[in-house]
Amino acid sequence: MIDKAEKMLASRNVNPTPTRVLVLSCLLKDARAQSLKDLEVTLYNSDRSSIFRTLKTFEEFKVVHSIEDGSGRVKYAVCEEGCNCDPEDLHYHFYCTNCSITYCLLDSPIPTVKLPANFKMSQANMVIKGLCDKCT
Amino acid sequence: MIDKAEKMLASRNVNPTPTRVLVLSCLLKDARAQSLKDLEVTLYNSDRSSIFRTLKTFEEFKVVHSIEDGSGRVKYAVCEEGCNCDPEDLHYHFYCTNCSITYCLLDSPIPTVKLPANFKMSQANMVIKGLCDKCT
DNA sequence: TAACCTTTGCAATCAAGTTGCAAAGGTACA
DNA sequence: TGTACCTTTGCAACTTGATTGCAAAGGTTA
Repeated sequence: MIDKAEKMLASRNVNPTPTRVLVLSCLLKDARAQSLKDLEVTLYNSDRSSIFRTLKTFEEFKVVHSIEDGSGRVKYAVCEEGCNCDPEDLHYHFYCTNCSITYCLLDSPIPTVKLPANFKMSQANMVIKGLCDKCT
Repeated sequence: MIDKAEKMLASRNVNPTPTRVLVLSCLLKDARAQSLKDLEVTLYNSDRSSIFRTLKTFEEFKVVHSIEDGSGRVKYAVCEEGCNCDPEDLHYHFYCTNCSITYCLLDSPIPTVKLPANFKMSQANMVIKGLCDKCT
């Protein structure tokens, strides 16, 4: 996982500092999107602001994408290989209102939505809420 | 507008206090979704917490729906007549990253998204981001 | 070693959301 | 008319997540 993280950072031209490798391997370990708080708890040796800035850097270099799932905490999930966070790279997310876990629904690319004249789409934040399989 | 607000509150069984009528007519006046802050500025005679609780009441009685557009402020928009905020009543929203205005795209109902086995959808928060016609 | 840039840790700050509590307003009924 | 009661409002305080300033630590280069 550490290995994979290092390779990923290299491919995105992000300086692989220990903190960054740690944060990224933590995100890679689990399929679910994680909040700053989640990471803070797991990586209790690292400082919150360091993790925060790491995530910002990751976002900037398209290592992760952020999801506002309505929980009040922004969550982060690792981007797929080749992702540029362009509209065609976007997918739906599922937020379980019971266990608060947010999943990336990678099998469901978002459709083309008819926009009013002269509206230009550049990003999207799509969250479906309900109960996941463990909570039904 | 005041008249329309009163009728709407009556139809949703919400006690039409002056504050509530004021808040609702303010929301009805403009097509765009408004945040607590927006309303606070417009209705400078009313208290923030009163507006806040009014919005919570409105949400509970399906007078308005809330949208998390990623601006960091939850926005509120008046529900269509007959809306129950069920999945079939949901629509996409458009958030302009330049002027921060959030629009309801009422012409685009959200499609059925294929969920993993045993996942149950109950709500959704769909936000498309980009530039609106005034900002392109 | 010195100069320099990047990254980190700590502490402080900001902003949105939320709540406790007492006062105000309204209604019903003796 | 007065009293009890419930709802709504206004004020102030608090909670929490996000963000920033700044100095120290680490690493690189000349």
